[in-house]
Amino acid sequence: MSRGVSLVYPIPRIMSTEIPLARHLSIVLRHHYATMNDQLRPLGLLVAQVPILLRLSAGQNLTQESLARHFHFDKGAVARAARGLEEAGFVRREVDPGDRRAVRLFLTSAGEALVPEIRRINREWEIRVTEGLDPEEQAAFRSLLGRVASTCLDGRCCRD
Amino acid sequence: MSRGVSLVYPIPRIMSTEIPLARHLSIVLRHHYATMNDQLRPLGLLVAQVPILLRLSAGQNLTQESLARHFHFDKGAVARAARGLEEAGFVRREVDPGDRRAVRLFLTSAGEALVPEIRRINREWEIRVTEGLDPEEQAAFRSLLGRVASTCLDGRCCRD
DNA sequence: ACGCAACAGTTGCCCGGTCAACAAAAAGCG
DNA sequence: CGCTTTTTGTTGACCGGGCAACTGTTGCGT
Repeated sequence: MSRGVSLVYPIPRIMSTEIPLARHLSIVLRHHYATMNDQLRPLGLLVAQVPILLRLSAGQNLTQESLARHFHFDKGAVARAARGLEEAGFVRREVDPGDRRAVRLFLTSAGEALVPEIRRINREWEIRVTEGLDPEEQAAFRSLLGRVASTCLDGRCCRD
Repeated sequence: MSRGVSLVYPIPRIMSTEIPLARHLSIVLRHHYATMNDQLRPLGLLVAQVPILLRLSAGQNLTQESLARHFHFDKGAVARAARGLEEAGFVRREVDPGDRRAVRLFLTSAGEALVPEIRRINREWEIRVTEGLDPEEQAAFRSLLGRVASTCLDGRCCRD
């Protein structure tokens, strides 16, 4: 595979028309869960909690609802992740005084202290699984995947 | 975006460095489950059973173990999918006479009758989610994803 | 002020998939 | 042949994430 993106793509060893696209997606995603959780568990975390934790490190005092919207997560998923983070002592949850329906999240000092390590672990996984691609291919993969994901989100209204 | 694969990729609306790669994978994969199951349920099927069913349509009398190996599925997942297919009347399970540990799977006539429709539904989903990509981009995406998945499978031995 | 619709969060349940433990059968070895 | 190791399938538990139902709160229209 020469430098840059070629119009001719080699067929990877496990790639065939009989292995569905979704299966490949699942293989990668499951690898993510397993690999990440192996490293996160000793820290008292699970992978579902990582996006919330990292998002809060970039700016606190966010409602669960805004996090759900940001990551395109189901509200229930965010609630559970936030609860887990609270129970582990990494996040403080406070009812919004101006809107008693809303819960606002803040990192504790224990949570803050964890952020560099979680960032490293997170980044490390992405580097590892894309290490077989050159930089342009990596960018291409990210972009194409993002566009497919975008179509899925747009397609939600067409599912009925 | 001109025809063919360009070295410059547009940034999709939801694409940003703060949305992790894994989240995009999950968005697509969850869309797959939801969309497929919406259509499969009225037929008495679930998406987890589709690979098994379609593989059997290409050649029957396969052991569960060979199916697990082929799709890189966990044995338990295949056993459960096969069981579901049997209970729905689409598959017959028989203990291998030459190796009493092994279970061999055969499509019933009801199962055979279902295959064209399942193929259509399956193919339709892939077409839909990649419709925002031109043919070269689709090929690129498939190839890149396959290579990433391949790395994950190869990387399994490095997880310890 | 009141009633209704919309919203934020909680919780139950479901699904897809994995790891692990286990039992039974087969293979391998001395 | 007997014993040990490996193999195939089963099943429990766990995890990530979605949908749906529900509760309490807020916003909106009359």
